[in-house]
Amino acid sequence: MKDVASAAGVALKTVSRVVNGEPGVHPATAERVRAAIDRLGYSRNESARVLRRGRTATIGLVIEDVADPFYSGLSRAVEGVVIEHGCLLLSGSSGEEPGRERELVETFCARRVDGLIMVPAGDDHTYLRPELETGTPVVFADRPPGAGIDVDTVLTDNVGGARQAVRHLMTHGHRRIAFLGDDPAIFTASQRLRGYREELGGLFDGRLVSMRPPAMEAAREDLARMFALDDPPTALFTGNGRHTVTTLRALEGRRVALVGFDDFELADLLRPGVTVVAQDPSWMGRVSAELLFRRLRGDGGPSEHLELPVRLIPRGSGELPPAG
Amino acid sequence: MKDVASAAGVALKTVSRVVNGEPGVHPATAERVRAAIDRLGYSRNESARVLRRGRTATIGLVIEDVADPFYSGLSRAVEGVVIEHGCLLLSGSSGEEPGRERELVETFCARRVDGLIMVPAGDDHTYLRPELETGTPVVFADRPPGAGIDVDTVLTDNVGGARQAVRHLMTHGHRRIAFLGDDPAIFTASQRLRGYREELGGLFDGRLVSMRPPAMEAAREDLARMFALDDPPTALFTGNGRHTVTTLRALEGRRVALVGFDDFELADLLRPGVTVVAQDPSWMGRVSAELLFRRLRGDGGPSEHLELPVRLIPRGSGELPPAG
DNA sequence: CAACGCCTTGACAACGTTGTCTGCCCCTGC
DNA sequence: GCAGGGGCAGACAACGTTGTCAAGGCGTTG
Repeated sequence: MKDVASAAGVALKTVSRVVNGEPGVHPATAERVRAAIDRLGYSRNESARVLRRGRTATIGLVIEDVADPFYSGLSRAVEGVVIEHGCLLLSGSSGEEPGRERELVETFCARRVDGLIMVPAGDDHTYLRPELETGTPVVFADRPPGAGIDVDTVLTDNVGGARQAVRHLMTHGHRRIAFLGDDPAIFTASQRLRGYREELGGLFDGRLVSMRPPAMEAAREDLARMFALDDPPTALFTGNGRHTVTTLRALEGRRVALVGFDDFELADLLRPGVTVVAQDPSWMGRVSAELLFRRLRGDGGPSEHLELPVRLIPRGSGELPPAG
Repeated sequence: MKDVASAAGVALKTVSRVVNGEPGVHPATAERVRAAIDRLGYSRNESARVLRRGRTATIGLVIEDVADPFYSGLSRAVEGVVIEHGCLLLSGSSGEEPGRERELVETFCARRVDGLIMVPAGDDHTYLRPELETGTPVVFADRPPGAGIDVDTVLTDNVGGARQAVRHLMTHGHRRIAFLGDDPAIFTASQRLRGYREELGGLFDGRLVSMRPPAMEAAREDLARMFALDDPPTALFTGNGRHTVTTLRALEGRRVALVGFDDFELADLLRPGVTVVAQDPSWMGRVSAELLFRRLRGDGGPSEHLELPVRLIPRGSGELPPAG
């Protein structure tokens, strides 16, 4: 900018004014400055600007894994809203590790992001306190913050969705419905288990429940164990997209009724089509981001706790009758 | 930092030294400073640091769409390498619009990213000149830069992959092989068309080629037109993951031999399984990012132009014989 | 006992912006 | 002719760091 100023024969401040489109610069002068800018290929140093003004126009996003379609859909939606507001997105994947989550958040805060959207991996977020006190808004998406932290939260109706899935299977005559979900330490997994259990009531049988990270071998073992029971399951409810896929693979073509939590591409192309309880990741992303920007615009109301509804999409697998 | 300094009763610079782990601070003093830091909840202002040191420890990534599994896989890999090097990732989706691509790149440059990895949407990258001259390394991934710009590039062997796909179908007795690909303005699409054409040689028939953005209606129309020919195709070669999926949907269960470019989750679960020519997006991401960091470490050699091999994965659909 | 050198600490400038304040010029109106 | 005001331009400080250099204290050595 200094170079531009001397090239155009004006003061630093005048260049600054032109660059920022501030009024009070003679058109001819402005033109001369612009010419100098083009000639020198000058581009404003955002870091200095940030330092001076205090706002970074950057939003931080912490998710579990960009490569997971649920989170990449969410990312895309957040990115859209962020760009609309003239900001940029810093993003990082926690890989489901609380330590990594915290590192990312702290790095983002050191870079003074204006706001933070996070899908937490851990359950202690007291480390956010100092940041919250300085007024940085934070929105939790998909999973709530740990005890003692009260901020805007956007969740899915996990309990209701699970109940709906189980009810759907029961309507189709099933009484022995297994649940294959993720580690119950993960909020969504435990909520879905709760819905499953609530809806089953007296039909609940712990032997039909498997809760661990999605992996082929685990799914195969657990299914084998369940099918070896005297009273094996006639239907399966899978707790998230990854589990649905590993379970389908482990089934190796065996026809069992199945409803999965989370929609996924190609669910309609499988035979039978896979019935799912669909969340809308982009909706969640959009809602979270808009909530964040509302806070950035100064909305100081009490923290919001939204729960987005799910939609059951019947495609065939969930309507199979119990096998004789 | 000023507050910490006065709280600990030392000079600003001493705090700076402690924060940066520089030698030459008495352990006791360092301890006092650290205590003050904890007490005040201080965290270093990265913007000021960046301004002073000139390095932002930030890498910019421009892709086409985070929500596309190919790019989200690539993103994840890039992120991994970037984090390993203690940097952060700024990312944005161009949505296949050259204008958006340019905006993103310019915004990233204004923020003084240390390096840039991009999947270009447009074909004029002369606007990168000033940035390249200041020494910012740029790596193009998946598609090469436009004329006049010579930088590190990591591509897939598109021509070879297409030839391999077509050869595979020919080996299984097909002579009428259709190609459904993307707009030939997109580099990968035109390369794959080229490979398809080269391998077919005299068997090439323009009526069996459809090149437009993936969309259900388009696919349906084009397939209907091709199948209405006196000499309809007995096999299809689809030009990327999205086209493979829309084509499969448009086929509505009709059994036609098919090989797709790009692997996708669940390709093995469909019946028949979908034979694909698989690229490895994370490999591409990792290679691109490592190339970038090699440059950042000062490697000033001539620009590299890598072409990653593909792998044909037979799963059934590509081995179907021509329908009687 | 003086000279030297190491260890620790601090003062100060600089990074590239922007906000504030001041000053100049010219025009208008009395 | 002069006071007042609006339009334009510039000087200067400040944002929060870090690099450079200098200074003070203390132990070691000749």
